[in-house]
Amino acid sequence: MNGHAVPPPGTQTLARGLDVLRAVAGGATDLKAVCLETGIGRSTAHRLLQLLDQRGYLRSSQGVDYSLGPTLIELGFHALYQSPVPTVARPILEQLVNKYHDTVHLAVEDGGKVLYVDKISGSRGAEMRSRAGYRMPLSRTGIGKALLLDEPERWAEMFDEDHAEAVPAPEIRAKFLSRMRVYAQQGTTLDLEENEPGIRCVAASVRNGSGAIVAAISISATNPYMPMDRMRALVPVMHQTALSISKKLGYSGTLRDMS
Amino acid sequence: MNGHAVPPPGTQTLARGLDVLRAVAGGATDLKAVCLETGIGRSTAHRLLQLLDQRGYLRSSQGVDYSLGPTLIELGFHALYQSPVPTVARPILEQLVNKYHDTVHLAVEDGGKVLYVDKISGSRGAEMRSRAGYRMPLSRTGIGKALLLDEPERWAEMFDEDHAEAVPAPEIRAKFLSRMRVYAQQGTTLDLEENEPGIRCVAASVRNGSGAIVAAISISATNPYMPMDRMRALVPVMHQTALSISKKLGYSGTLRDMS
DNA sequence: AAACCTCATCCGTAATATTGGGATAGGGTC
DNA sequence: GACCCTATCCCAATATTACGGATGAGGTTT
Repeated sequence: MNGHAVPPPGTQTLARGLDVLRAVAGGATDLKAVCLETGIGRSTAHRLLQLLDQRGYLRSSQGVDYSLGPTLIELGFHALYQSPVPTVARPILEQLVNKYHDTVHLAVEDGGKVLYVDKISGSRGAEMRSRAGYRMPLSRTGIGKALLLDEPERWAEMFDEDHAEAVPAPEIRAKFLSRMRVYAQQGTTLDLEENEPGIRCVAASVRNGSGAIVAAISISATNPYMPMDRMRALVPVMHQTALSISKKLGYSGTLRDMS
Repeated sequence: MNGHAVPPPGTQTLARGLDVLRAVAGGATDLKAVCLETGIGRSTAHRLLQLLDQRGYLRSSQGVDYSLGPTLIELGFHALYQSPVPTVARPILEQLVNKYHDTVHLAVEDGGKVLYVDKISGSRGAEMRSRAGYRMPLSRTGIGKALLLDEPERWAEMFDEDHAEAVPAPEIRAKFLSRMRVYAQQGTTLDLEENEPGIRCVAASVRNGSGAIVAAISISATNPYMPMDRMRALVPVMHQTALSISKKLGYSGTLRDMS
């Protein structure tokens, strides 16, 4: 049930401690649940919980009802700020929201998934369920596809990974790949309700000083607010917005360092 | 150099792993620095770094130049959302900023410190250095004092702790304590440039369904924007704002469960 | 251009820290 | 009041970790 690649030898205790953290994040609130989820013995799990609690990685009321702790909040924001991307993108994305009134996201890739890093809700339409810190499939979201534009060799792999549950018809897969080629040329992508029925978005890639894709931005709305012609109109807007963020990150043109 | 209370037995490896995380958060970017900071051996530290990197708690470019990783971002936001406070407070705080144009903070207490949980920058004055995820002394900030209002027995202790470097005159300490008594009665506190010269703020306590203080809010600005009469005018405003957040958390009146 | 230095990475064994079952204690429920 | 479930503590067997040294790569100085 626990799909960790290869627990490197010599760190079993740390690995188990991190498993405990994951278990609590996944909703385990007491010792028994943590044991079941992780497969660790009562006694051992209890000891790990104790330390994590003491250090603030977990919070508990006298040993029961565990939840993620304030230290994770501290380190999480610290991690966020160690990258310049969220900071430089923020004001630019706020302008975008003010002008177009739809919800805007900033995301990076992590471990084969989209990781939302910032979200600014638009002033109209339904509130989206997404939040900073959430993960989504790469190949099923506009913002995820924008993160993949430089790596054609991963397109098929990611598509298959994200459609493992219900394998689609081969022509769907072919259409995805051919669309990706078009998206790659224009530097922007579309999401036509692939991930969430009724939700459409336009996304674009953000690059750093060496030309590598380090993030992506998207603007999303429910389909009444996102007819095709509006999406087409937003393509150059998102492209320009992403470019201005990229430039603040030192992106100078079209160089793409592959060394 | 490492001031951890008592590393509980049976979890040395996990404790060291967390120390490594702290070291990286503190600016250690390579193996040597981590070793120096934590006192762990080269080989051992390397192994821990490897696992933390693999699990996304750290990010590295082929083993050098470590920084905090995306998993911490994920878990950090997760920790944030496990409490209802930031979510219910957000829209109310946004209204506050729109009306008064100064910077607003939301904070909780953690480990004897203020932990900022949200920040909305005002539209005027200098940008404040604070950020969500940062820590500050309890006794030297308005928002920290608001977190302490229910616990008179900790006032002196916290004051002494936060002034250990340069011990102030006894009358300063006495004045602090007498002001705290006044603040406790009105449910709001002031910060008269005690922590940051030139920065003043008005803060108020947020309570949950059982009447316990679970958070605090503050509005801050540089002193030209915060003359005494404006501060006085903001006291009832902050009190009401905090109360409306408290009510959304189930706070029903004045009960204060001390069981 | 070659030698030198520093750093990350890997390995093997000695020794240590960890494991997990069982016993204890504290709450809550029937 | 008895019972059941849970968290907590303890201890000996054991598997795990720690650490010094060897290897290799990268960069700098002579």
